[in-house]
Amino acid sequence: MPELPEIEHLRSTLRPALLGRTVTSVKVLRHDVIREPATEATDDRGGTPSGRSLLASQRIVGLERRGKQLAIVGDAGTAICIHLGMSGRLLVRPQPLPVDCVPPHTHCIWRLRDSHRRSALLFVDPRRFGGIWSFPSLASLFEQRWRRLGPDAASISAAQLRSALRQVQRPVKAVLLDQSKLAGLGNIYVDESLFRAAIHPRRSADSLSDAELRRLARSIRLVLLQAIQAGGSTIRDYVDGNGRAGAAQARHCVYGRGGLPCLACGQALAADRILQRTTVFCEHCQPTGEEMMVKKASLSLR
DNA sequence: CCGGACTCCTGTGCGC
DNA sequence: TGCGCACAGGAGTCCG
Repeated sequence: MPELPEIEHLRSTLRPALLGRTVTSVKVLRHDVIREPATEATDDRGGTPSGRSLLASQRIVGLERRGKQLAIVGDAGTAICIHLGMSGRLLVRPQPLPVDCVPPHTHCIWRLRDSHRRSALLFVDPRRFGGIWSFPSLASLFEQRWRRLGPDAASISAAQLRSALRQVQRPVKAVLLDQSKLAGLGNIYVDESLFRAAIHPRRSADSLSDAELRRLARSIRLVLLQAIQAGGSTIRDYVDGNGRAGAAQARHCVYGRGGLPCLACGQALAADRILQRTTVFCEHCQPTGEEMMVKKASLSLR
């Protein structure tokens, strides 16, 4: 479940492995992971999706991130956007590739070289919630895709948060998960941020005071920064570009700890479902404030 | 307009 | 030991 910290850490581990390398060929093993906008061109042999729109024969000159999405930029301008979804990985492997270095569910392989080394970049995604989008330029990626994303969570300000939550009568957790409002948070870091800010996940988004907005913005930035520094959270799938797991999961205060004692007050943590997502919080440390809550629809009996 | 439910998909871990 | 099922959930889509 890579969220912003995992992607940011991945970016930093991929940078030395990719920047300056030239893509000698691209092999798409599973075509449907290449998403819109469709790759219109085909290669010389016809039929298979074009290598060029997937960076073939380009030198890699940039690695960008917005929210949970990564972009690899080539020197001909092409920008491919990669979203890892739930279970996606990007791995750098030696080339030629020993058979046991190609994991199951490898969908795309970029072969790379520089003056003295060959390597390969693999996109692996068992659940296929992820995907790859190609754009002729970084500018068109911004205009067509990243424009739909809210401000990046790693640098969110209280003012940006205020405008994202303004006039929204939904649980604050639901809004924080909405990538068009705020880009980068997933289930783990939303729960961690709300716990740190001592805000109940079901509070109506528009009910947060200025003090709470400042606290929440600061908590989000801090939780993400600490997770980036710890190399991201490895719950099940995530590994960085070198195949290494992260360590941030050891710092989680609430995620995955439903029923266990709150690290602050000792009371058993509550587990609930918001937007079909398991939500863990402390009823004591994250008080409700009754009239500010979004009620569960199922509670409207009588 | 809004929010909830459903969909895609596979690996894991549990209960029986 | 093995089977079946619940669960994990990012994000798009559909429906009330």
